[in-house]
Amino acid sequence: MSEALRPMVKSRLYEQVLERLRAHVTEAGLSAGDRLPAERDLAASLGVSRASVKQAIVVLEVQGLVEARHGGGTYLVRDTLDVEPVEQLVERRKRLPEVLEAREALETKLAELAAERRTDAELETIREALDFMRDEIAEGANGVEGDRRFHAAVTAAAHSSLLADFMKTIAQQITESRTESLRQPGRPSRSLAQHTAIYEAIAAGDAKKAAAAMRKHVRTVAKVRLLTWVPED
Amino acid sequence: MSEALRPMVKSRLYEQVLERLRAHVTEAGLSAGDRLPAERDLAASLGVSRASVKQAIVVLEVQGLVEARHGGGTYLVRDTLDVEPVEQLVERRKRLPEVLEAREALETKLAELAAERRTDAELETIREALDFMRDEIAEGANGVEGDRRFHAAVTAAAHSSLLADFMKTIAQQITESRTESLRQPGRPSRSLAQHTAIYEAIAAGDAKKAAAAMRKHVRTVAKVRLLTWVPED
DNA sequence: CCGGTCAAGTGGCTCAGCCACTATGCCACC
DNA sequence: GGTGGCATAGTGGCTGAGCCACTTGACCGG
Repeated sequence: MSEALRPMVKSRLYEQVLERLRAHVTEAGLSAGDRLPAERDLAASLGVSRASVKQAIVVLEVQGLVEARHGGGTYLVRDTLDVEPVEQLVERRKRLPEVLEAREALETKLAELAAERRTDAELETIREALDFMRDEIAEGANGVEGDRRFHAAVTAAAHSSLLADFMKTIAQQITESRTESLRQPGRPSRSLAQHTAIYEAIAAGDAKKAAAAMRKHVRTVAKVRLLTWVPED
Repeated sequence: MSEALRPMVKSRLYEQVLERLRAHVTEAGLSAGDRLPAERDLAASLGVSRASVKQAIVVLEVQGLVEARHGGGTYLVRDTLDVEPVEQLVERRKRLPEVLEAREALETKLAELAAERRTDAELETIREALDFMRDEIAEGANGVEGDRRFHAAVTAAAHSSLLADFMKTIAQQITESRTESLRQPGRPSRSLAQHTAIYEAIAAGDAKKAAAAMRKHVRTVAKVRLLTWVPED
C-alpha cells in the first residue's frame, strides 16, 4: 500500500465539466425535455475546448441522462443529471416483470392487428427496420436502434391509437430492457431471426401466426431479463 | 409513434469504436493490467480520428473498465471490456455488508496503531492527503482520490503488514463503496471533516480517540451504502 | 392556408499541433 | 557493479479551426 508508487491522479477535465453541467441544470431549474446550451456556448462559457465538453456529454449519453440530436441540440432526459441512486434502480427492477407482462399483452395484439390492417407502405417500413437492424449487427453494433424501429413500425401498422398510447407509457422501461437484452452474447442475431418470423407472418396477413411469433419474441426478452433479477436472499 | 418523425439515429462513431475495442481485447486475449494500443495507433488502424477514440476510452473509464495514465498508456482493469452483468452486481451487493464490517474492524485498529506508531513524515503524508481532498472538493470533484490517499496513508502509518494485507484483499470493494458514498450530496465535505478529526487524534497520539473517530467515519459510509440495498420484497 | 425554400444554428467528426507526463536506455560518477 | 541523473521517444490531455450533415424556423410564393 505504498503511496509513492501510485500515479498522481488529477481529475480529468471532462469530470469537472460534468460537475459544472450538473450544477447548471440544478441552478437553472431545468427539467426533462429542456435543451442544454449548445456545445460551442458551453465550451466558451466554461473556458474549455469543445472536445472536452463533448467527452462530458458522451458520458451523460451512455448514462442515459441526456439525448444528443444531430443538428437539433442536446436534451435532458430526466429532471437532473445526477446518476440514479441504486435504491431506485432496484425499485424499478422489481416492477419490471409487470411491465414485461403488459408488453406481451400489448405487442401480441399489435402484431395480430398489424397482420390484418397494415398497408403495403407500412409493411415496407417494417422491412426497412429489419434491414436496418441487420446492417447494425453487421457493423458490430447490437442492433438496438433497429429493434426499436421494428417494434415502432409494427405498432404504427396496427392502427390502434389506444394501444399505441399504452405502449408509450411503458416505452422508457422497454427501452432499458431492450438495451440490456441485446447486450447478451448472441442475442442480436437471434432477435433478428425472431423479427424476421414476425415480419413474414405480417406480410402474409396471418394474424394468428403473427401474434404467436410476437408472443414468443417478447417472452424471450422477458426471460433473459428476469434471469438477472434475484428477488430475495 | 410515427417512424418518419424520429431522427435518423446512426450509431455514434464512438459506439462502433467501443465494439471494436471489446472485440480486440477478446481476440487478442488481453487480461487485467495489459496495455491497450496507443490512441494514435487505434485511431489510425480503425480509420477514425483520435477524438472519437478518446470518447470511447472516456466511456470505458467512467465504467471502470480501463485506467488511462497520462503519458503512460491505457490499461485494462478487468480481463474484459464487457460491462458487468446485473446478476453479478447484485451478488456483490449482497456481500458488501460483510466487507464493511471487516473494514470497520481493520481500519479502527489501524487508526489506533497509527496514533501510536506514526513517524512525523507519515503524519505529514496523512496531512497532505487531507489537503489534497480539500483541493479536490474545492475544484468541484468529489474527493475520491484524496479519500483513498488518506486511508492508504493511515494504513501505512500503522506499521502492520498483516493488517495492510487484509485491507488489500477488500480494497476493490472498498473503492466501489467509496465512489458511491462520495456521490451523495454533501458527503464529500462531511467526509473531509471526519478525516480531519481522525488526523487530529493521530497527530495528538491519542490512540483511543483515533479509533473512535475512525469507527464513526466507517460506520457513516456503511450506513449510506446499506440504505441502497433492499434485501427482499 | 399550404408547401417549398433557404439560412442560421447545432451536433458529429476530423486534422494538426502543443503540452505534460511517463518510460526507457544511456552515461557519468561513485 | 550499481546508482543516480538526464536526454529522448512515446503517450495521454487538451486545444482551435474547420468541414459536413442535419434540424429548425422564418420567409415567401402559390
